[in-house]
Amino acid sequence: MTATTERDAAATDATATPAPAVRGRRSARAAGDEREQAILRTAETLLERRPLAEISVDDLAQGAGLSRSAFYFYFPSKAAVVLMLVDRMVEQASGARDTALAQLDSDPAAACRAGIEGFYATFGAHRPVVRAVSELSATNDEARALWSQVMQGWVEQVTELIEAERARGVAPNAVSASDLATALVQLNERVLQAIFIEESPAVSERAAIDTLTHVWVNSIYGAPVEA
Amino acid sequence: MTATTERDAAATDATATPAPAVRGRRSARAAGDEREQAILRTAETLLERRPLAEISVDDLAQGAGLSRSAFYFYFPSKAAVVLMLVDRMVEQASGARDTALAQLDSDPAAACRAGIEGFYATFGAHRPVVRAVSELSATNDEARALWSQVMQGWVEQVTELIEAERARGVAPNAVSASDLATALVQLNERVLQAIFIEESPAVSERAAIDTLTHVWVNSIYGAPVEA
DNA sequence: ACAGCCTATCAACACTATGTCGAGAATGCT
DNA sequence: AGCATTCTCGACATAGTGTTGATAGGCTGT
Repeated sequence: MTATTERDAAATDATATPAPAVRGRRSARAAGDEREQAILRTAETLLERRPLAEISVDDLAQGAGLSRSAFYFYFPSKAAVVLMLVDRMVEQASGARDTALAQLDSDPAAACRAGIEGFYATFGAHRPVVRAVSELSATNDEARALWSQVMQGWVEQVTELIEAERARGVAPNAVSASDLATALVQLNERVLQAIFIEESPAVSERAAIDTLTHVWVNSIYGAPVEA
Repeated sequence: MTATTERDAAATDATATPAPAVRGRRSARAAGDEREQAILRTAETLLERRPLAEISVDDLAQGAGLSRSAFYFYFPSKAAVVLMLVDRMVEQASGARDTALAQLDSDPAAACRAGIEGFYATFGAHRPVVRAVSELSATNDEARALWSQVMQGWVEQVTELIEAERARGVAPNAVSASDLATALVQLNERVLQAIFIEESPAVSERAAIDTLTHVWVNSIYGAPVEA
């Protein structure tokens, strides 16, 4: 009840204020904390087998050993569970991103490769969660907002990298740095997603990093295209 | 009923055989043909205002002036309506793609730009439909299969273009042509989608074509990255 | 020890949406 | 007229979501 109210409030202004909303219940130190973890674990397990749409609140509850209505004591909805999984993944990964791209001013190609490998490692380690959030984003505003925020973080890092290289005179002043950064980040997002989801036209997983690095390096350091 | 059976058969082997399935009813020359169009029109109209998830079969039926159950005489589900819209869009657009990319062997950059503009024009002209199919793909296998097929068509065209340029000696033999083509097509897909859906990190619409062309030209004609 | 307050659980309910069935109009053909 | 096809709808069955109110058990302060 309390959790629900709090959750809804957070959801309502999620688009406006990307506040660090508390996903599940709030205090409650007691043993029921374990139940919450059980639900999360169940969700992650089930997501390895089937898409989110085919997992009901009932499945989650039963998997964690409680009744459907007890589920609602811990989470206000199925979506909140996924959001919490994403939160955990993002938190764990955001550090990796900053270190990966910020360093390595020496070798340009290596810096790009490091960034791409970071991206790949981060999301590749949690494929079911990535799958779920992309599925959820189709219908859920908060999921979209959260994912946008994550991508925005990458875009900013890459924009800085490009601008730094241009300032150093190593990269030509072609298209807008932030537009280019956005495009490259979205390239990674889409290409890796296709691989993780095992879509039909997809870059071969072995060649993925090389292919992406090739595109990144050439578009960052390559000459502007004369119109 | 007949329509349903036929539809299901088409859905089952959609992944295997990309047969030109008949989406709605089959024969029925009569005046009810108009109703089918009315449903499609309603769908397109409603999709301009709100996401597919917020449109019910009832909305579609009422919009077309019939009862919910009468809807099921024309389409087996909401998804089938969207699929039919996509079919129409794809059919109308597939010609444009072939001509756009196949010609223009003279100027490399111009060829790329033409392809990208074709992509942009094709999907930009039907934003609600693109939005809907991407939303539907999250849960519907047939939508995913259909979209894959469309993208596969583009990938093949682009692969040929790259290989032709390499054969001419104008483009270096870097990463696999088909992997590169896949990455570039997915780049377009993602970047343009972000623009159409008005996502938060998105390339500015004005600069989109320039940015994409920059990336395409540099990764097709740019030197291989030394590992 | 017992009153009171949390945490936790659930059965029962209300609601929404989907898809199915069979009964029947409306239309047109012979 | 008789009959078939095309079309329409009310009524039903099902599945899922989220809410409510009753209740059980533990811990705390007095």
